[in-house]
Amino acid sequence: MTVTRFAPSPTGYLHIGGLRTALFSWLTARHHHGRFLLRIEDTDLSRNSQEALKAILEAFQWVGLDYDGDVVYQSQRFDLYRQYIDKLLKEGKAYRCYMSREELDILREEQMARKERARYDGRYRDFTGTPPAGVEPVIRIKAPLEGNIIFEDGVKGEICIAADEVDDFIIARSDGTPTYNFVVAIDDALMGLTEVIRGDDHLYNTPKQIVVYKALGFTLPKFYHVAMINNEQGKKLSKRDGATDVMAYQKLGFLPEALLNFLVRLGWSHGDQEIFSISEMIELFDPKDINKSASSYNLDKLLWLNAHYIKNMPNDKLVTTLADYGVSIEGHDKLEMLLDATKERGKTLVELAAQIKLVLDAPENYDPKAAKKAFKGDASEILRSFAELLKNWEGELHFPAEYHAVLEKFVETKEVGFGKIAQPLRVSLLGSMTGSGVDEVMAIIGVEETVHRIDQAVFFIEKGK
RNA sequence: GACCCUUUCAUCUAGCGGCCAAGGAUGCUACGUUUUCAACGUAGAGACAGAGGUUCAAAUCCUCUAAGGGUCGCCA
Repeated sequence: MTVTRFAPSPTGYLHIGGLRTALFSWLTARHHHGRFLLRIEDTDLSRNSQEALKAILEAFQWVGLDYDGDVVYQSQRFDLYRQYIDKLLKEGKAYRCYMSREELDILREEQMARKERARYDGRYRDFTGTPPAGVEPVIRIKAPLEGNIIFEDGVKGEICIAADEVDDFIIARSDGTPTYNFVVAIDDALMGLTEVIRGDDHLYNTPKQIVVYKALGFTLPKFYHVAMINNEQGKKLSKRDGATDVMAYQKLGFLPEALLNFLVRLGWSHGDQEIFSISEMIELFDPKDINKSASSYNLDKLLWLNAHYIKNMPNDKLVTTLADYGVSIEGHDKLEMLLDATKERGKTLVELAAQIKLVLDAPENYDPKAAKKAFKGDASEILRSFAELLKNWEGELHFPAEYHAVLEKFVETKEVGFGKIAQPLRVSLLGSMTGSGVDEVMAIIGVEETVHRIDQAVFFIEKGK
């Protein structure tokens, strides 16, 4: 059975790059009807944060990623790790190192000065003498001294690293707590992971973890190292590039399905297909199709996807979602019309909410440019007589086409061009030159409100004369 | 600096030696549609990092160069 996991350390919010690797892992598990596990990497007791954990879980819930079983906390498994440390110590596969931090710093500086890769020199590897007093030892694992550590990466192909590049790294701190590379290998093995999908910043951890697997006799999972997501300029994604926190996307008015669709196409593809529903992703995703190279974040494409998902969202679902963005239109008698008239005008839910308010609420002021252009000449007379005409139809008009017919009749009898009434009317209704069609707006707000807005505009024009 | 990884339009990508004078998508530019904007439709501009091989044939294989990135913690 396929088992994958997401293993964040609770040090902050869920990053968009983290969400992508989580998504890749989740899709792999769901594709094979396997298990997707969540494990919290909190071995560094001083850096844990409950807040961060909550944020991660909240983000998972928002985008709809579910996990199987209980969340595993490494901080609750120290006894288990201790047993493996003792085992390695007993078998001579690990040893106590009495080198102080200061000595280690000096060693590293020397190596860097010699332009070498900094690493532990193994001085306590075969130490049998009397340990120096006053030093709490760390425990180091014995890494192979020669040969290569080779593994097949599902994304990058064969990775070969010389054994002497991997030092006898620390598996337990001097306070006895175990370290990352040690516990990751143990947990991945014990939790039955078959595929480990993670960012390629972990590529160099893999040989270290392989040392642990070998020492403990565990079987290796398949590793996939996914390249990073860069910003639009191709540089490392940072907070300055805008939203990196997954939950920020909710506030900005993005739909989770759009965000997921965007992320799945960053570093993965299936022919020319751009739009993937969740079930299509599950059906089509295969980690072997993940790209080797880094990709860049592209807001325009995310916006396009978001607009696509907004346009295609059923109206009843849209109503509920919109409630979180300050628009409560549940039960509105022209709901369908309202949404159909505005849906295509917002790339985000925030924009859509604004569009809806524009239709629903009479303009509080008029865009100066629009007013200047549309409220000139005999605009007020035209508007006034159109309002008069419209009043005759009170209670009889329901659909945009019916309002349109009245407009047509008006221009016909007045012998004026369509724009002569349409433009001033638009500005009267919306306060702006752009926006939903006037026929639709009138149909949504009805004759009474239309007349009211026209009166308001006429008052505004007269006042300005 | 050492080690490892990467390199197709501005961006996401297709491409697995002949189907490629390189396809799709976003963005951009026109045009159409529309009372306006948007949406939509049609068209257009736009790339194999460079140099050498291998081969009848290379975006695809090999080598080098260049540029980007990652890693070098008693962090994860």
